[in-house]
Amino acid sequence: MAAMATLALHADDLILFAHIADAGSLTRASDRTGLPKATLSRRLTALENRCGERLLQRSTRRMVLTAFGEQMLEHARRLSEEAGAAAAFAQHRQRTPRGSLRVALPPEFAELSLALAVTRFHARYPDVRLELDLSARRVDLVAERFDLAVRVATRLPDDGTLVARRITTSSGGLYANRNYLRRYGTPRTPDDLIRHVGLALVIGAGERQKWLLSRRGERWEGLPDRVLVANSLGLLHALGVRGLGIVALTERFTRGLANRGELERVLPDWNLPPITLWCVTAGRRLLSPQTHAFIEILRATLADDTSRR
Amino acid sequence: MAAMATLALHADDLILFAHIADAGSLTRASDRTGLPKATLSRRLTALENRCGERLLQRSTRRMVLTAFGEQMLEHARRLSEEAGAAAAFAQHRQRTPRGSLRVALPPEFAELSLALAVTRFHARYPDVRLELDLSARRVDLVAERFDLAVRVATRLPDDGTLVARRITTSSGGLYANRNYLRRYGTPRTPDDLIRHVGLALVIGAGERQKWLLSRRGERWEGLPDRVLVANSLGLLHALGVRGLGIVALTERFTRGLANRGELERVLPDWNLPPITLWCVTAGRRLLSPQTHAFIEILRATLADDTSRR
DNA sequence: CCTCACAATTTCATTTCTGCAACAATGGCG
DNA sequence: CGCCATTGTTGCAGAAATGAAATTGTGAGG
Repeated sequence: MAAMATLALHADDLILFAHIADAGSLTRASDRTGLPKATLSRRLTALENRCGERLLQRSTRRMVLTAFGEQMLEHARRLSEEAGAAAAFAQHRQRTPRGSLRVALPPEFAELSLALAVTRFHARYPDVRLELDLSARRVDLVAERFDLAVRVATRLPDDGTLVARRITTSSGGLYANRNYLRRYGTPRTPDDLIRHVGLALVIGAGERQKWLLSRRGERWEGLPDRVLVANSLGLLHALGVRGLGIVALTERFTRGLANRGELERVLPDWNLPPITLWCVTAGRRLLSPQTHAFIEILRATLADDTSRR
Repeated sequence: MAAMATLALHADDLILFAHIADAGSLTRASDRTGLPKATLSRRLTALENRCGERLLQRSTRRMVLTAFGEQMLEHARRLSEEAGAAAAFAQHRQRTPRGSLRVALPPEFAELSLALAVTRFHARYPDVRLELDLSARRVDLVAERFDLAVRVATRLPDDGTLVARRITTSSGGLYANRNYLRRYGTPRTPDDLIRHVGLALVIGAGERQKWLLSRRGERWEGLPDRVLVANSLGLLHALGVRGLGIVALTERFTRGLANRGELERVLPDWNLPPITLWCVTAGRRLLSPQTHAFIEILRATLADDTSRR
């Protein structure tokens, strides 16, 4: 019970030994593995020293397995095989997205072009099991093992270890149904907005955020007297189309979604602060291939929308 | 078919990963493995870099397996298990001789104390399959995978890479049955030997070797006129006991083997050159435990004989 | 909300390992 | 029997890994 000093053999050296034994000589093994024969020689003798016994009885011409080496070779081969399987697995995974992809989406934006991106992703990689989680709460990427979270914000959400990539930025504007405008009048200045009905997006138990309008350095901040808040842009858009009031939308939204002339830009000179779509991941590099693919499709899809549609 | 660059993951790192994942934190893994956590951290990130994807999503407080890591852990665990088995095998083997032991013995001496040594070895290590090869030819240790060869010679047989260990040295003398001496006379000087019958050991197609007698600096060289040669000391001994002539034996032989007064020393002042028993192995260190044990028993047995019997 | 304790990472000097090239050694060939 | 092609080993300079301590970062509790 004295020496429980586990005798840690280096698995790599065992695998090397398997290669050498299979090759039949250090030189051939050197050619196959790409390692210089000096290294092979030294690693092999080191392994033998750790084992306390020779594995290969070798001279410059011959290379004969010891009885011990023969038995050890069984282990070494299994080890080598398993290591190869692991490497192949890693390699294959890197090449072809597979498995599952957990994405957290903001429900208030899910109906946006995200739907198109998801559709494209699924068409392109049908083997990947998509798990889309539309939850209002700010999910914990690590704890809940999300690969990716899509966030929408004006500024970059600096969450410490989390890394955000900008997908696309879209400036916002105010829109209203033209029937609504005809009935209640079209605002000419921001101050005119006060008398109108505002359809505002509020996420969570948010405080009522003001609209921040800007025009070539000019700024205006305020909100209509009557406000209808909801936590779904899709709903607000629908309400705007139905003529309930003036709604703040991004340009992308008005184009990407069905906007068959129902909405008209209000105060076209004045813009809302641009809204950016972010992809948030835990760590910048070493993402799963699925994640990479998803981000790429997201980016392509939205860039597509911006330029051509 | 372009990049067949096998992506050689380091098996040791994978095993380390398994340890870390099982431990649940780098610090605990550090305690278990004895490696500093700095090393664990670096090796893990290196492995992840090679894989191209994270295995463990870790912060200072939590450590969560990635989906990829979970799958990789399967491989890593198998690898770790196999490596452990290999290490255990090597360790166990070093502790307890097992398996087989191939020994080449000189047939002309096999009936000597070697028989006793072999008996003791087998009693002590019954699990070891002994393969005793009594062949007159000088065997190729490496090619025929002998663990050990016992050689008997006056001088050290320097065979290049082979290593010889001296087991014991025994001076030789001339012996004869007392009835023989009574009938044919007891030699008083070496020259008296000429008229006698010599029983001489000749190995192979050897030339007739002379007896080389020495006494305090004096030397005498010659052979009886009538000589009976054989390649077995046992046979010569038996013939000597039966009174066929004067036989050259080692002191050990006359004591170790049953010598119940049948033989008497002839010319007790004159000695034959000492004969040494050698153990020849391929390489000095890293012998199998069986080999070590056999050499040790051989040495103990023969030393035993010399001192106490 | 701020602070603290613990965990992972990084820093830097040291040790170890690598890789090229020269060396030595072995066994087949003429 | 001696030469020589081929193979395993070793020397040395440079590169990489290692280990102890400082640093950074995280999450729970006051």
